Amino acid sequence: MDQETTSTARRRGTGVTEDAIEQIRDLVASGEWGPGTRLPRETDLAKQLGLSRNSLREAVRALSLARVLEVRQGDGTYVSSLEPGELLEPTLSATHLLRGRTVLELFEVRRMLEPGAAAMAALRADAEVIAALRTELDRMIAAGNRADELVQADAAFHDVIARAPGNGVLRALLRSLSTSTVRARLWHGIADRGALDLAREEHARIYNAIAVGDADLARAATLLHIVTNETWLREHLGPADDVPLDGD
Amino acid sequence: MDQETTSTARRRGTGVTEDAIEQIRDLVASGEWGPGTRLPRETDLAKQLGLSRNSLREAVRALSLARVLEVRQGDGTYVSSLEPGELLEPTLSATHLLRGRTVLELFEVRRMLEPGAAAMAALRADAEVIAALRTELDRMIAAGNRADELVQADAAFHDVIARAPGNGVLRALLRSLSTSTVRARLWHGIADRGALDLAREEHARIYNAIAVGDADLARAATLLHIVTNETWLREHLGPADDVPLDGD
DNA sequence: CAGTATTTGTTCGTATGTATA
DNA sequence: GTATACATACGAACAAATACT
Repeated sequence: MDQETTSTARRRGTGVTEDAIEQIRDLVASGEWGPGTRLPRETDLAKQLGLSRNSLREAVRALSLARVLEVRQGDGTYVSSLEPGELLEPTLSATHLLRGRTVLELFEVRRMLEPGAAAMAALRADAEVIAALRTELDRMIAAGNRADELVQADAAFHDVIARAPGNGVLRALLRSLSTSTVRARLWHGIADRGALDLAREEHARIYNAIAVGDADLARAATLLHIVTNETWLREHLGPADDVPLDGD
Repeated sequence: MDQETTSTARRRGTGVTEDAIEQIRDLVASGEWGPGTRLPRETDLAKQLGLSRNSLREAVRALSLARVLEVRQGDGTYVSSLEPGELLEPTLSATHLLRGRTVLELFEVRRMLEPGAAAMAALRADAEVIAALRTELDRMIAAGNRADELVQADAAFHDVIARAPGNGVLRALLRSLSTSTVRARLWHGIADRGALDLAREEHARIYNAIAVGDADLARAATLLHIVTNETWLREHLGPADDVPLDGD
């Protein structure tokens, strides 16, 4: 018995494992396997898809890293929740690997999104949102110059804004656009140049604008804040990171 | 307070394969393995990381799907280019699996990004960009009511705008935010209600605004265009897709 | 609280397909 | 055309974690 493939081009995507990945993804995309669906056990699924268990496991592992599947040892393999927060989590890992000028590209995109998110947060002026922002702002003040605490409070502060519009995709993307490594680098830079008070002031302005429900002001304050960081980062990108562009 | 993250309640990340994934990713993130680096052959790398060849293959396959590694049979395994267009390609596959209200979330985010991209395109008023837009606009007109051709021209048209700002992250994200399935659905809807001329007119307005270098107009025309589609999609989301929101 | 069945995790050995010199 | 180096694939066996009775 010759398992002749459907004469696909020798491009990307040949091989039984790659086929299995596609087939499983199609089953999920078509809705046949909805969120939480339990997959057949590896032995059966392998037989069903016509490949060995080892090869199938490669497919499952790949889809597991992509957060499409969720594998629980001793239990079984399930389709994930398929929520934006889940499916876009790998995007965060991806942006973590970007370097050089592409880090600035992250900031440029963030600059296009987060001011809008802050404006929406101000429009609702939700009491919980305001309280959460206040908490992180206080944490930021109490943190002194401890970088790790500052980074955490900063991340939490911006995440409150990111989730205020109630859009899971927006929240996940904003998360991906400000990686922890860059955030850490920024706060160390802020501390080194003694600009902690300015940084806290910028956050306070955003907080105040949202607290009083001023959307325009929230948008402006957020934009200014992001550009402050973007500018500093642009000037302090190590020359090693400054990869020369070769024409496309 | 913060939900997920931090706490290791569910032991995600145990196991030799998961460890290998993390180790390889760290080597790439640290820059030790830069773009294009050739990895040791599977046998050696497995020995080096202290796991079997099969388990290592699972790790490599997963990172290959994530576009961090690139495997070439008979040759070897290499670190990818690590460019945004490469690393953010899985994000497109991810958004392809979103359904129901989360599809509208994609549109909301796109609405925050693409008008800005169109404005930037207008600011430059690059001759090549204008010509490329014209080409796709003509294609869209010549396509009649053939949906596949319309979808392709439409995708190409918006991609010209997406890449005009010269930001790879922005381009990749805009690509991810408008999936081919939704695009196909939209054009079929447009054809069904006999709104092909309106759709072409909206594209023509965007084209004209960019061609004359009017950034404000380009921004407005793009926003209107996206909202047209967003509104239609909101009204035509199958009731089955209309998942009830439970408060979080 | 056992003990047992079920399911994924991991390894080894071996054979085959593919690109390159 | 041949040799070599490498990834691809399979099957079987045992370990570890979980579920169930």
